[in-house]
Amino acid sequence: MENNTSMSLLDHQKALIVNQLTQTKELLNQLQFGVDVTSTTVKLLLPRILSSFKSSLSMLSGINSEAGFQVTGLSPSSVIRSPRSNSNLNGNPSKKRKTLPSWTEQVRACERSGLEEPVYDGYSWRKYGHKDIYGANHPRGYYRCTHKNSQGCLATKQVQRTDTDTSIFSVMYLGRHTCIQASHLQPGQPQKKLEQLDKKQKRKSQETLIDFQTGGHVNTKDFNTTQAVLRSPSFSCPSASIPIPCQEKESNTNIFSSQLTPDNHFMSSPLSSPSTSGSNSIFSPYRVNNIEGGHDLQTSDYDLCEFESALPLALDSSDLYLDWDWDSFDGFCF
DNA sequence: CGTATTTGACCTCC
DNA sequence: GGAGGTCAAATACG
Repeated sequence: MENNTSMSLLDHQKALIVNQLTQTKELLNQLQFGVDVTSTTVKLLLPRILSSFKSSLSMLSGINSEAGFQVTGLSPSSVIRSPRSNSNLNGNPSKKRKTLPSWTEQVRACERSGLEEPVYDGYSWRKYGHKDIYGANHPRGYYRCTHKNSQGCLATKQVQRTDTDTSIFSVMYLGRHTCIQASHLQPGQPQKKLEQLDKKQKRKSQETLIDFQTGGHVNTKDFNTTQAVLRSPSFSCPSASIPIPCQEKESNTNIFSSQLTPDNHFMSSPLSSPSTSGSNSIFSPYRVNNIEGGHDLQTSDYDLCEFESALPLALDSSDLYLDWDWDSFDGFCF
C-alpha cells in the first residue's frame, strides 16, 4: 500500500514537473515569438516563468525526500488523500471536497493593520465565507474562484492566519483552476485588479497607510530571485518607484512568488504587475515552508542560480531579448 | 446598477 | 451534537 503510494506519488510528481516545465516553455515561447512583447507583458510573463522553474526545481529537490513536496509546501496528502492525516489547517481535513486535490502554502504577508485578506496570488478569488475555527486564534476565510459561475472553475482556497505568526497566512488550496484567467497574460487586468486592491487596502488601513511611492516599507524578500535574474531596474524596481533594494539578497529564506497547483497550474504573483502603484507589494507572498529550518532550500536556490545564470536574458528598460536554447535546458540540473 | 463582501443560517461529516 | 464548509440575503462599494 505504502509502496504503491510512493510510486504513484513519485510518478505524479514527475508528471507535475514535466507539465510545469512545458508550461514554462510555452511562456518563454510567448516571450520569444510573441508579437506584443511590450514591457508590461514581459514583466507579467517573466515572474511566472521564473516561478514555474522554481516550482519545478523545488519539486525535484523534494522528490529526493520521502516526504515529497516539502519545499513547495505541496504535501503528499494533496495527491493522495489520507483521512485525518491531511492536516492542512489546524489538522482538520476538508469534509466536502474530498475528491479535489489540496495543498497548503504558508505565505507571509507584509502586514498592514486590519488586513484579513488573502494574498493576491494572481488569480481572482471571491470570498464566500468566514468562519471562526475552534482552537484557532484567527478566523478562516473561504474563497472560490471568481470564474466559478462563468467558467465552472471549482478552485477554492482557505486562508487563515497562523497562530504562531500573524504575519503568516496558511493558505489551503482546493482543486485546480480550470478557468482561463485573462489577468495572467493580459497586462491590463491584473493591473486593474491590483489597483482595486490597493485602493481597498488604503481604505481599510488608514492609520498605517504607507505610501510606497514615498518610501514605505516593502517586504522585498520575494523579489530576490526575480531580481537576480532580471537584473534590470525596470523589473526589479518597477516604475511606480517601489523602493526595492535590488542588490539585497537574503540567503536563508526561500522565496517563491508563485504557487503551484497539483495540475501544474501555477499562480503568478503580484510581482508581475510592476506598473501598479505599489499595490503589488501590499502583500508580498513568499513561501515560508522552512520556518523551522528549511528542507532542501539551499539546494533549490543553488539550482535556481544555475538556471538563472544559464538563462540568457538581456534586458533593458523596455525590451526583452530571449535567446533560449532548449537543448541547453535539457541538460540543466537533471 | 453591477459586483464583491459580510454574515447568519443551513448542510455535511465525524 | 459539534465543527467545518457552503449558501444566500443583506450590505457596501465604485
